[in-house]
Amino acid sequence: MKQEDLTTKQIIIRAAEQVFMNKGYAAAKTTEIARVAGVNHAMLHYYFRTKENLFNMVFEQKAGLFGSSLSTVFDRPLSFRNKIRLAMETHFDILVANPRLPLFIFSEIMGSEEKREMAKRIILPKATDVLQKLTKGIRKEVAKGNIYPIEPLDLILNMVSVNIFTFIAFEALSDAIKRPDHEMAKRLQLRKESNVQFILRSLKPDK
Amino acid sequence: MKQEDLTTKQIIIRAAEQVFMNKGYAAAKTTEIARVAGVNHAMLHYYFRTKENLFNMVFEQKAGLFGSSLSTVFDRPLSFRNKIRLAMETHFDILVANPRLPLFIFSEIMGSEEKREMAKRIILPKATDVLQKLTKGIRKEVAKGNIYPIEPLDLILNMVSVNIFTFIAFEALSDAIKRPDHEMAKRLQLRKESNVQFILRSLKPDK
DNA sequence: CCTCGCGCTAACAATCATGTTAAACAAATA
DNA sequence: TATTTGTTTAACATGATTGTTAGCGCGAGG
Repeated sequence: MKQEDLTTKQIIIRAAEQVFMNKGYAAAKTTEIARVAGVNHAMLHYYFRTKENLFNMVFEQKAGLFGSSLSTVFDRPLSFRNKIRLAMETHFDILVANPRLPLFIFSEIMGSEEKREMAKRIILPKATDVLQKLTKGIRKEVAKGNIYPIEPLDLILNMVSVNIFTFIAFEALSDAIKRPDHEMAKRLQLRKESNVQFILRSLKPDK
Repeated sequence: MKQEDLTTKQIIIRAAEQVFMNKGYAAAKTTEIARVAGVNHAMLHYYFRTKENLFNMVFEQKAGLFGSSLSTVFDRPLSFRNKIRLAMETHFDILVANPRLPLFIFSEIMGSEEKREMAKRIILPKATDVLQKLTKGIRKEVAKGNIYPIEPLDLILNMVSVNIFTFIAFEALSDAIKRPDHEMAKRLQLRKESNVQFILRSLKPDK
């Protein structure tokens, strides 16, 4: 089934994803990726020639995903508050499915100029796009006196901050003995709503 | 002067700090640390025996610093709002002086169970301490109807989130060509105040 | 002046990780 | 069946990295 259908190349990429996401580029060993994939390690070089090529394939995909998590649809026919809510919830849900994603991206761009440029190239366009839309939305609402006149960049940073940090903290604190999934899930849902409320409350106008 | 007074051991530790903080454990090479320190690389092994010993020395110190950044003094005779403000500002200022600190800690605990335990051992006590104090403070204020009844853990996570993420974003976006320091500093001061205001606004009671 | 111990160096050892290659194999095609 | 093509394997080559060790130099204390 399914698994069997995957080509060797795809199997390797999946294994690479797993290992790179868990250990980072430098600590990951090509031999381990091969072992996880269940193939001879020469196959990695046959298909990708170098560890770095293989990594870049994974990294670009993950950077894209990270970018998508930001670029929420702001064009829906919703009130501003509900747009914010939807954006926060969508972002949060993507992180639920990819809890190690932000830390992975950040760790990698920390030590390498090239990877930083790669990530910027992929992520920045989406970020600036959503920033523009948000800016328009804020202007309108401020004009109507509905929200506090916050800087768009500050708002977006705050939105992603609280969501992302939720998962960094959970990762960091997660014991070897993981809690049952449904309890974890419930806790995350609470935190999601808390984050939304937090952002929305901070937006209320002064008087 | 100063530099000359340092023992070889101290020189090595400083160099190790620099290299480990920039590249992370796995990507850092002992030979590079030796080169940066300007000593024969056998000295590293003479004083610390292994790369891991040397790293742990650095890591424990940095984890301690990270912990301190959280455990702000909540015993000052200040209003609750001003305690929050002071905590945020102190935390932020420590990060100004150590912008790569959070990402360094997070990256390292991401891939290694041992390091995660190490960090928890050092950081958790301080975190729980400040959490307790914060909990008391919140209870009182909520009773008086001064603030929204937020979960203490949520509040503290939000406080550190926005501060820490400021620096992660700045690190990530920082160009090879750095802006002049004073401009950077001004920008950071603005963001600091924005963060404080953001947290304080979110605490205002509903009606 | 001797020597003891400490800091230090150069050279070496051992391991490990990445990457290559030649040949085996298997499936499709003539 | 023979050939071709793409895939896979084992075995090897290379280089990098961590760690060791034998001995040198030099200052302190006898």
